[in-house]
Amino acid sequence: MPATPRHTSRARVEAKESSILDAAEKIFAQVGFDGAKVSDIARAALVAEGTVYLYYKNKQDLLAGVVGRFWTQLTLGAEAAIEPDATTRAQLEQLGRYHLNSILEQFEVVSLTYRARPQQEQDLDQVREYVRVFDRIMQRGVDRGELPKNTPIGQLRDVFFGTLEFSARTLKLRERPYDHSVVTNLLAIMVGTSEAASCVSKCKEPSNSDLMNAIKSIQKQLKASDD
Amino acid sequence: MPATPRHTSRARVEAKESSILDAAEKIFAQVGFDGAKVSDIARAALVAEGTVYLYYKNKQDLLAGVVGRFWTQLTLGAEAAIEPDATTRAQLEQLGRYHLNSILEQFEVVSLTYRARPQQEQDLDQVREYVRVFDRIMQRGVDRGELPKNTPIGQLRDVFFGTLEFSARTLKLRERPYDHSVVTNLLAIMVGTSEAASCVSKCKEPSNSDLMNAIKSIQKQLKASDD
DNA sequence: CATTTAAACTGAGTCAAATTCAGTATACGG
DNA sequence: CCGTATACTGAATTTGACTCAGTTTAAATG
Repeated sequence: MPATPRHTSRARVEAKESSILDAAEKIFAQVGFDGAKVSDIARAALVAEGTVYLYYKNKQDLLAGVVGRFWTQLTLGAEAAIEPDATTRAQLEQLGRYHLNSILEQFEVVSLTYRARPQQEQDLDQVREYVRVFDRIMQRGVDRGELPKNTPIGQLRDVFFGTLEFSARTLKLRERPYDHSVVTNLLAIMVGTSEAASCVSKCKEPSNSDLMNAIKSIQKQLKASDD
Repeated sequence: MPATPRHTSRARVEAKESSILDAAEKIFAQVGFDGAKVSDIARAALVAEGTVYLYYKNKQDLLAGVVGRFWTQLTLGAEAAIEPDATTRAQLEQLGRYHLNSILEQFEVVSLTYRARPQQEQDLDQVREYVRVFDRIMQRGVDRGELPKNTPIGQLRDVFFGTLEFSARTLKLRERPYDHSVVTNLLAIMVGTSEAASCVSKCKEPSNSDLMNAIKSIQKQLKASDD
């Protein structure tokens, strides 16, 4: 979006762009999208109002920039938060903890995401990229044999992120801090407790993982659907 | 919000108010909140622009009116969709079907909900009222002995509505219609499949319901939390 | 260095749309 | 019918996003 600089240090231009994003994020988070005046954002970024429009087509586009950066950084953080060699269940717990923590801490920015969406389409790109972290964990679980071959990853993704997001809202509403039991319970129902799963395995055929049985029982209910 | 009419037929005033709401809902759904002009809404409602402001303080307040009415009607519909004498599981399935169907059909209005929220606080009242339908089903399940005494209703509520809302977004994104397997799977993981539950009951102590065991195993994971 | 010139920046001006309000129409009580 | 409170109107005001003609900056050139 910034006109490609040829005669100027790219670094300086990028610094300015990110200072505009910083200012925008701060003010959007403070007073919301409608409450924020572009002139205030410009002032906070130590830049003239017109300059903002050199970097972003309009206010919506600026919002998309803020939101996009947030999800991109969330993706990086998530990848860092996950131990590559842990079990699938452990990785899901790590992602769950990281996700719930992050969206609680940056609740306002997450809320802004809903203001960015309806616009065009590709606003969601960074969000899609983020949820792929979940997909990769699950896919690797399948590949490793920790999950059944036909695990409904797409549906479980909606359970995972949907539950965490609504739980975050509930916690915010009640002004409660991060509560790890939310993640624990979510995993328990998504993937079974180790006790429940091992009980199932005593009743039916054996399997090489706690997760396997829990997921298989869900799949009996499955009809069509899903990637 | 409409100045209480004393000398005028309340019915006529209410008719006008709801015709403004109808017009607003239609236009908001069509072009979004930002795209909608109050003047267009007024024209569609066969009313002068200033009249809109006699009924609603501002455009945001008008949006809150549209969104509030939607959730109120959703609550009525949900109560009608649930057979009072069905089992808890059947009632949850009825509510899930109704909810997913409704938010798919009126996706645009549901999205508007997120535009109304950040404002003040009491915008959420009708939404809170709606989720109580779920709470009542669960509570009755507990009272009837179909669910354990300490069922974490609040957390399961977030699982239920969070999953359904995210599933609806996924379906919309892929331009797919209502898919009942979403509801079935959700219930399977929230409350266990009947096979899985009965298997568990064979392994451990007997109980008077399919749900009982599934929920109990979740609760082993529970720490503090919840209403 | 002085000069050229393209990029980067500025902020006063434009304009669309939300909100207000002085004035008009309507309907009810007496 | 009149008086008056209520409902309504739409032109005028205000607000704030966005534009653009002009200014500043700094890389490139001789």
